[in-house]
Amino acid sequence: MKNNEVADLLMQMSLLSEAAGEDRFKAIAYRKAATTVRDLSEDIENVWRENRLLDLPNIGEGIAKKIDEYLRTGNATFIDKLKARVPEGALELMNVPGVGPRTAYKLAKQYGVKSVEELERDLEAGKLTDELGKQASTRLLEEVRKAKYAEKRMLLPEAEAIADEITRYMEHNNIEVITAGSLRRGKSTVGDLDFLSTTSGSGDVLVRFPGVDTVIEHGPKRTSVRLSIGTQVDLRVVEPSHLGAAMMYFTGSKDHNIALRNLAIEKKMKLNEYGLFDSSGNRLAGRSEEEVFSALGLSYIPPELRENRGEVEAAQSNNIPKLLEMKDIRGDLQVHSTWSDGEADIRTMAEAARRLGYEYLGLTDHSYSMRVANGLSEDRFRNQWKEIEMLNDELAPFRILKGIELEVRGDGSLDFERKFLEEFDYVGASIHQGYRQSPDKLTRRALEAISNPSVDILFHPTNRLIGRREGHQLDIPKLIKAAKDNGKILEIDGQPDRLDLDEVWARRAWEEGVTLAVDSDAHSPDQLEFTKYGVLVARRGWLTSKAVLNSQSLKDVLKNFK
DNA sequence: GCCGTTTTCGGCCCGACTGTTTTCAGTCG
Repeated sequence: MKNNEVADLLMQMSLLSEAAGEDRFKAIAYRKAATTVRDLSEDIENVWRENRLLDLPNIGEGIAKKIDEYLRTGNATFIDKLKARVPEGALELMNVPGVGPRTAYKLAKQYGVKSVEELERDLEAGKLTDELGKQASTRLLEEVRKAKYAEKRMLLPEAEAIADEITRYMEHNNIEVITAGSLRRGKSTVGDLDFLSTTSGSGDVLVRFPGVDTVIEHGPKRTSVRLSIGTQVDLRVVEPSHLGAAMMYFTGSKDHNIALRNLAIEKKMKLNEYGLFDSSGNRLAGRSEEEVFSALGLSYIPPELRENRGEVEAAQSNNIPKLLEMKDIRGDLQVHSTWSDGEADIRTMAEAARRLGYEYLGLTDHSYSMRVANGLSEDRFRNQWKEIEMLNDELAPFRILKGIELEVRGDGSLDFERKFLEEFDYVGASIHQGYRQSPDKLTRRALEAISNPSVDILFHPTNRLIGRREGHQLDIPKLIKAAKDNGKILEIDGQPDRLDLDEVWARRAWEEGVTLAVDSDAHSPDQLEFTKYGVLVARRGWLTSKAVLNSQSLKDVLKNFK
């Protein structure tokens, strides 16, 4: 499946177009097309084969032709052609904060600056001072020096920890802040941290936060700082009466905001961070988000859905689903103990699960070919079951389920025979091994596992590790169809660096009638809470409690496993 | 480059902050 490849290509076109000094709306058009392809929940090659490229939003004749060339020939001559018009170095220079397309183009074209390194040298030597001005070049030099430590997106727990620290610091100074941005939307990775405050002067407090390295800008309404760990923090100060509109603006996403503002324009109104206004400038709403949505003729859109993926249309027809909540979760179906690679014994894990209010815990230690994880043989599983049965007598009505994380081996075979597998309460299959195999082979293995009568759930289907390893390039629509045809469950793994399936595919799966499981994949009692990150993915995938197996009672879950 | 319940041409979200900036372009969120 080449969705990500095509999206990357279009994104590259967007950047090149900027760096070539073209009309900026061209770059915006490429970026929008890239988003369309990235958010697509079907195989772009299918769309192309069926001549439906032009049916996709933001893809017209020009871009369709380029996608066609790439998928037909594997070449992208349009990239090379555009590259030839970009002055050498301009693309790289745009990575420096404060350097946009205009400055990059000028630096590269007029002053022959060919790289960030050269820019640093020239600035230090004072070569560009006359052209750029003294303050600008000093400031730029600072940015260049930091640009080397290119900031990376954070996983959710890290982002939450930093946001908490800042929130506590502000509170300590009697300032209440509200978290907005991608963290509020529950996005799986977070770049910047965004806060709102209704206390004037709170920017002055933020710039004194001990973790601040640089003040990027500091005005009465907006303050931006960079922490020494590289994270950018933005604070917006607003009047209490503007808070709702400001929260919407600062929560984003950008594309969602644009969609809302365009809707306002259609209705002869104007939406900005101060409120919703009619054509004569009278304010119609703004104090709360609910008020603004309502005045726009929309039902409330939860932050997790604000990605311009159809939520505005759904809110217009009152079709926003009641999203899954943490309190709907009644058990966990992927958990490990010291029997394989977990850090705590079964009793400790079970007691922790009970404290979370769960009714059941699916214990899924690894099968034996997962040697690095101390995978269990048939004999060891039988011994484990004795311990489980003893604990179940003691902890009833709480129930520990006899599960397994069954390895799908490199050749597609399973670790155990069907007869033995039938003795488990349920079987989850995983593909860890052989991830360098071709996409076709990996897809075949996954399909075999899913259609195997012994298997109930496919755990973390793509096996991605965010920031470290891209997932298997599986044909996921095929996988979803196989799950549907065989009545199997697909998992959303809650480990913060997995979150697999992701929201786009989880949504597609449920639309196709496939039930999902939202698990923690915990290897310690604390990690049972990772389920909350899985719930965020589920919410971002438009899932209701009905879509999720482990929001059902123990009895119903067991019925599902037959 | 895309798009159209006023448009096939002329728009494309809207506003804060910075700078050698006295009316605005560039950048960013």
